[in-house]
Amino acid sequence: MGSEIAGTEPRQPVMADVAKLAGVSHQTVSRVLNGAPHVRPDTRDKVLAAIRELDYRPNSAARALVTRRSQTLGVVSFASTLYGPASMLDGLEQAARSAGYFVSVASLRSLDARSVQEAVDRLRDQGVEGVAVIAPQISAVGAVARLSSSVPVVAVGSGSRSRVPTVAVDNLTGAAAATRHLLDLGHGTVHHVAGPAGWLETQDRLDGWRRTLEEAGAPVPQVYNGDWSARSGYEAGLRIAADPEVTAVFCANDHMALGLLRALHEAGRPVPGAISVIGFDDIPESAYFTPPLTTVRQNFGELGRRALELLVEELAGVAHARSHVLVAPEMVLRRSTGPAPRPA
Amino acid sequence: MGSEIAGTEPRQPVMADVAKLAGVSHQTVSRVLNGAPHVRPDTRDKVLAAIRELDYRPNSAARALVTRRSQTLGVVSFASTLYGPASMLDGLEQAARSAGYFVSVASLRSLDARSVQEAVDRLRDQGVEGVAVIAPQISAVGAVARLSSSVPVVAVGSGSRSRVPTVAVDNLTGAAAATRHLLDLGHGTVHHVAGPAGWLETQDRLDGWRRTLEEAGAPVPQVYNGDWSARSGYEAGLRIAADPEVTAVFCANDHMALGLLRALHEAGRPVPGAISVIGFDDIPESAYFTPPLTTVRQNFGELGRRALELLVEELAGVAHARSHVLVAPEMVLRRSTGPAPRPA
DNA sequence: GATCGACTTGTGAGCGCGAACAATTACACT
DNA sequence: AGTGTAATTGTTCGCGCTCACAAGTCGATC
Repeated sequence: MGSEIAGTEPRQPVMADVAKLAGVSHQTVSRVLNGAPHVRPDTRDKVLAAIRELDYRPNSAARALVTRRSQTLGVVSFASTLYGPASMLDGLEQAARSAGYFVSVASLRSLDARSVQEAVDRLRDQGVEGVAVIAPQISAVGAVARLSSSVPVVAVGSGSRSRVPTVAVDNLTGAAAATRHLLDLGHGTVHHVAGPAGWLETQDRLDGWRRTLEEAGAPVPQVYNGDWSARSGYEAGLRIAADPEVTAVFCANDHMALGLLRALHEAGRPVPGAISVIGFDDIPESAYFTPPLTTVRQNFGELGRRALELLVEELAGVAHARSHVLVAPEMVLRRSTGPAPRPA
Repeated sequence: MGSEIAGTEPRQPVMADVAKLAGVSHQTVSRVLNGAPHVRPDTRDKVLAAIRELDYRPNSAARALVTRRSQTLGVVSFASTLYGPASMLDGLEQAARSAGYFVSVASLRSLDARSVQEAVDRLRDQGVEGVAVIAPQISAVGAVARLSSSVPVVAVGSGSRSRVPTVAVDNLTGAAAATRHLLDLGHGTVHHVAGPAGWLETQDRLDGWRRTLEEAGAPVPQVYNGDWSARSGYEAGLRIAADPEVTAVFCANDHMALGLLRALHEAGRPVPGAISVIGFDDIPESAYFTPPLTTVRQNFGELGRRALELLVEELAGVAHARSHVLVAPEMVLRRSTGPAPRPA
C-alpha cells in the first residue's frame, strides 16, 4: 500500500474536479447540485455537462458531515419474515424513498428491551435522523420510549399504549367486530385463540373479544394460547375439536386460523357447519384456505406509509402532537363463518 | 436562526470534548476507539470514562469521510412481502450485522433494468460498500452485471446465469427431484404450474421439470402459467380440475399449490386420491394446508447469509472467484402426494 | 552514562462538502 | 453619469474524524 505510482490515479471525481472542468468554483457546482437560486442558466448547463462527463457523484458522507443530516431513517424490525412486519417494512421503505430518505434496517431476533435498545443505538450511531420501530411487544415499548429524546421515534403496529407516536390498526375494534359477527350469527359464545403473551396485538384483540362477549352477556370461555404460527393454531385446534361445546372461534391471526382449520378438518368437524372460524390480518392466502377464511383485514402497507409520514412530520418539527394514529380494520366475509348449528 | 445565545449550547459531544475531559489529545481518543495498540491501560481507562460520562458517540459521517468506508451494505429487494424475499433479506441483515455492517434497503416495485439500475445507483450514492440484489428476474441480471465494476455486487436467489457472483438454491435439481418423486409414485406424467415469465426460478424449475420428464420418456404436457400468488394457482386449478387426465401436479411454489388445492377441493377432486400435488419453497404454513403439502424446501435465510459472506469476501479482496454458490434444496414429504390412481 | 529501540502521546493536515461572507457584475432608476 | 439594488460568482472556513509524522518517555544495552 505504501508506494504510490506517480501516474494518473483514477480516483473518484470530486466537486473540485467538476468545478475545474466547468471553469467555475466548487461552490457554484454545489449550488447547481442543490438547486440554489441565482445561477445563470448557461453556467448551470456547463456544470451539468461537466458532471455528466465525469460521472460525478456527490459524496454523501461529506455532505452529511457538514449538513448534519444523513438523509437516512432507521427501521427496527422484528420477525420480519412474517407477512405483517414484512409488509410494514415494505410500506415504510416506499414512503421513505419518496420522501427522499434512505432506509437502514436492523432486524431483531428477540424483543427484549436490551435488544431494542441496542438496535436503536446502532442505528443512531450510524446517524439516522429518525427511527421507526416495528415492535409489537409490550416489552419493547419501554425501551422505545426511553430513546425518543435523542432522535424522533415512531412505533408501527404497536398498540396505543406507547408513549411515542404510534400508527396501528385498531385491534380493539377489529376484534370486537369479529366477535360480534359470530355472535350475530347466533353463536352462544366465541372462543379465542390468542397470540403469544407480551404482544400488544395479543392484548388488544383479547380485550376487544372479551369486552364484546361481556357486553353481549355471553360467557367468556377459557382462552387458547398460540404463538402466531400455524402450528400453534393446529395444537389449539386439536383441543377445540375435542370440545363439542365450541361452535365459534376467533383466531388472533390468519396463520393460526389455518392450523385450526387443519385440525378441525382432521377431526371431521366441518367449517362452518359445526364450527365457525374467523381470523385476523387477511394475508393474501387466506382467501384460498379450506374453506376461505373470514377475517379482519389490516392494511400493513398503509400502516408503514402512515408511520413514515408521522416520522417525517416530526423531523420537520411539526408540533409533537403525541399522535396515535389508529387505522380502522375491515371485516372480510368469506366462507369459514356461518350460523350456529342447531343445538343437539 | 440568526442570533446565538451566548449560553452553554448543549450540542452533541465530539471527540475533542472527550479529549479535553480525559486530559489527552483527540488522537488518543481516536486510538482508544479504534483499538489501536500502544495506549497505556490507565490512559485508555480515562478516555473510556470520559466517553461514558459525556455519552459520546463517534460521528459516522466524519469517519466515513476520511476512511472512505461507510460500513454499509445495500440490499436491493423485490417483492419483499413474499416469504422468500423477506427471509433472504432477514438472513442478509443478520449476517451483515455480525460482520459489522449496516444494511440499507431499496425495495423495488418493478424489476425492469431501469428500476434496478436506479436502486443500485441510489444505494451507491449513499456510499454503500457493496450491494446484494434479491432480483430473481432475468431482466434484472443485465442491469446487475453492468454495475459490478463500481461496487461489488452479488445476486441472491437468482439463477446461475448471472455474470455476477450468485448464491441460489439449485432450482434445477429441486424441480427434478419433485418431478421424479411423482413419477416414481407411478404417475404417467406430471403437470406443471409455472411461475411468471421472466423469473429465473420459473425458468430453472421449468427446465428441471421438463428435463426429468424427457429423460423418463414421459409426455411433456402443456404448462399452466401462474404468478406465484395463490389466486393464480387457484385459476390454474380450475382448469386442472376439469381435466380428468391430470393425476400429478408440480407447482413452482407453495402459494400456488395452496390455490390449486383449493380449486381441487371445490371441484371434489381428492388430493392425493385423484391428484397428487407438490409445491416448492416449504413456507411455514404448508404443513397445515389441506392436505399438508409435499414440497421442496429452500432455506432462504441461509441463502441470505451465504450471499453476505460472499459479498464480504469480495470486499476483503478475496480472489474474485466468480463464485456461483448453489445450495441444495431438500424434499419434504407430506400428504399431498401419493400413488397414481388406478386408470379408469 | 550515552545510545538505541520500543512504547506512548501529540501536532498538523486534509477528507469533500456547504455556510457565511466577500466580491464582482448587471441592471434599474435618478 | 451616479447611486442603489439585485443577481451572480468566488473565497474562506470548518464540520469531526483519521492519517502521517514528530516528539517525548522509558528502560535496556554496550
